[in-house]
Amino acid sequence: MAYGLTIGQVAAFAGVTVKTVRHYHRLALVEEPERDSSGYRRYGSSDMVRLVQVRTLAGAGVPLAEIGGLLDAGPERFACALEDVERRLTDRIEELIARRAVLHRLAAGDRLLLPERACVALDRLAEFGFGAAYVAMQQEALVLARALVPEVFDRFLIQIERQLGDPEYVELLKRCQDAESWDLDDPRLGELARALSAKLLSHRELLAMPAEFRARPDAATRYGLINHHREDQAPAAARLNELLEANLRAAGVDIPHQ
Amino acid sequence: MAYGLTIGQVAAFAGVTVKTVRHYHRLALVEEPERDSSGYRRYGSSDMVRLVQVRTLAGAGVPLAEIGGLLDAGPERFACALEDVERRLTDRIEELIARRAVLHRLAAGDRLLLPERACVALDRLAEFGFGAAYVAMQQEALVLARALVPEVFDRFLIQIERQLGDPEYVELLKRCQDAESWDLDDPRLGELARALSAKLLSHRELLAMPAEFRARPDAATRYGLINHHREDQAPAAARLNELLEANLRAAGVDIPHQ
DNA sequence: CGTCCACCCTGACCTTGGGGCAGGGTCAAG
DNA sequence: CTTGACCCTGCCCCAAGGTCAGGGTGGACG
Repeated sequence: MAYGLTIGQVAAFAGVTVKTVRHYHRLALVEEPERDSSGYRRYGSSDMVRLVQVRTLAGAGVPLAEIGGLLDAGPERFACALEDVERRLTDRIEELIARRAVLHRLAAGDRLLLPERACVALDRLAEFGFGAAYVAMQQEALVLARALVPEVFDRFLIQIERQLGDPEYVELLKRCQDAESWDLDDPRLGELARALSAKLLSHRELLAMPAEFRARPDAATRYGLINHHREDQAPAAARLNELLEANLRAAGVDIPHQ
Repeated sequence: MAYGLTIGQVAAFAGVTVKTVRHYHRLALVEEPERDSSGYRRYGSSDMVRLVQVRTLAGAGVPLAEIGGLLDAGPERFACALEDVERRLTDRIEELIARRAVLHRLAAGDRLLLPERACVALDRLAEFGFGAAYVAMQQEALVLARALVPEVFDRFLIQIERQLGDPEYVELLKRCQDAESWDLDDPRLGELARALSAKLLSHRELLAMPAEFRARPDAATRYGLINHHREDQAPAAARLNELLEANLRAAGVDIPHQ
């Protein structure tokens, strides 16, 4: 029986695990004590003191990499460094609080990551009799729009609300939904495209595209992503959109290519 | 030039790094898209939607391991899980705030991890003319005491304050400090031990050891650690302590062994 | 005397959310 | 033809330890 505490004892006294003590040894935060005849580490009170100091700082959130320098430095640098650590901790707390706020908004009103107003618009779509798949697609388009051009998202919503407030436009939208199942060479596609472009051209407020959108780098790519979302799953809708864009371009409207 | 966005583009649009997108692929949070003829990943709008959803949740602090299940579950489980995440986040924030408070106390009054009152006592020691090494040793002993028997630390301090308030006892302490440099067989050691024990026995309030201390598991070990701290560096002090303990035990005081 | 259990040893791999680097292929422009 | 900006895979790295494997020790019990 040798003198000194075993690693399990110092660990228990300091309130850490054995593994943690060994970890501190590897990081040279606490010096390795002498070993007894069977190779066990035997700790004295000085080691305990050091271990308690390290654990106190670590428990307060000081990164282990800094603790060594901190404890071996003078009191003035010690205080200074502590202040620094405290500042960083405050930043982190504020960041977490911001995160929690985001989460809270998500949990409260947002349906799969959209703000309240967008959800209302989507609900109105459903009330108008649009199918779940169609509504889901529009929802995804909104998610895309919000991510790709956040600064015009609000105006985007206003436009959608205007469109939903126009019964004639809603009727046309319903035909668009039906069109998804039509053949690619169905003559109704051309008719519908014509009707849509006529409506849009005579009610330009339904069509306006903000300058900010155009000012963005990759505006065309962003536009394409939002506007041609899911077209791969509905070739007729793609065709319809293509015809519509051609009509609008022919009338002088500037629509990004691709 | 193939259709679809490259990984760099989706990453930029979603506000993450390329590396992060690939990381999400490896965790199966976002499906791997088709590759083009040169093996590049080509992303469509659906991938963008998914990526944005993942990033939004990840940015809010939801662990990546949970995001997959969350997005693929129904809205009710989604909301429920979000609440759970929010709760955990709140816990974490409170923990960090507590840490910051500890840090703040450390930075404010504590000299190398001791509360204000202990620092005052140590300062008084220095004012009484004790050497820096001696004061440092007492300080470490206090750190040890606080770690090993926190619930009696306050009474420990009271006792020290009492001792410092007794000029006769302070004089004896000073001789103890001097004694560190004496020879092991110096007859003054025995005299000093006798004087100390006489003083303590006639002023029991300087000596009392709380019942809580004794009630602790490993009380003897804890006592030894605190009381024999640094004795390895001052053999004469060890000898002095040994003599003192013998005197006290002979007078019926119960002192833990080892 | 043997056996059991708790403790100790080292070393290697796992976690989170990616970052960085090596080594090599591809694309578009000058 | 070269250059620079992308892309590919695969490997190792961070903090702060946790966990597991495989083996040695110490003290208590029968």
